[in-house]
Amino acid sequence: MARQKGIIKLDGTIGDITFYKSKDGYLAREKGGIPADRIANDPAFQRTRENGAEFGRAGKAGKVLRNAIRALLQNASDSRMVSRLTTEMVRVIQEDVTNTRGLRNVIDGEAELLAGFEFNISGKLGTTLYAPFTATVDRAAGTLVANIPAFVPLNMVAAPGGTTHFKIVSAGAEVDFENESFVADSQATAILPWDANPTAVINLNNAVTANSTHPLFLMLGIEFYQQVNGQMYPLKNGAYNALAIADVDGN
DNA sequence: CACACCTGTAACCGTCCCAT
DNA sequence: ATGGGACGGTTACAGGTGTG
Repeated sequence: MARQKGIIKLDGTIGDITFYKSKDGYLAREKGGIPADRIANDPAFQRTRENGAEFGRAGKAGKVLRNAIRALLQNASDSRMVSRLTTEMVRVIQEDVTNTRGLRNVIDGEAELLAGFEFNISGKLGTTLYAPFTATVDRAAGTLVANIPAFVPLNMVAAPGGTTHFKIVSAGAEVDFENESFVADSQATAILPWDANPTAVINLNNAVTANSTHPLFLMLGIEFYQQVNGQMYPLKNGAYNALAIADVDGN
């Protein structure tokens, strides 16, 4: 086994050489591995294939959910969001007690675990919008409502420097994970001044299909603006805009 | 032999780099 | 400049291999 004597410490693989750190220091060796067709066919890899199947299902589920709110995500997500969401989807799937290993899915899992998920790690709703809100999901009526009583923006919104205005946004999504389709609706307030004057009561009503049999998701977010010479500009390209899953009705 | 640590598999997307 | 390709990050698992 090769031993690295130089000052350059590496971790990972370059070409066919793998570098890693062990308790004996930094080592390097030839890349190893398992032939792909063995993982695909060898009975010994049954567990591994089951993991793969569920992991893949989690990735797809995340994609459908993201697609449902793509427009909002454009203004409020970070580069690691996809992998964080995949992690959570795996957790959801692992809560499925109906199906056997490898066949577990989101629908029979605990989609409620996704409640509280933050789409933008550098602008979390939980540490931005302190005004209390209530989320109401009416499955029969097919409505997902975010209600925020009147509040003073300066006190209840921790806005990034440069903010002059903000907007509260919401989305309701009815997601069919099985068929990878969705019905979504989004609502937003007008652009409001970030000042000491109380807002009006905010009631964002998102409509999807009445009596749906699919999981329902309510997203709530905030977008920041800077007013320059009467024009509204998204603040720092939306780097600090927040968007989170406010409520989930898994069915 | 025990231990440590690697790899490939699943789906997806942002972020690089490189070549045209 | 633009497009394509590679890679990292997300989970859990089993097998392979060098070290001590």
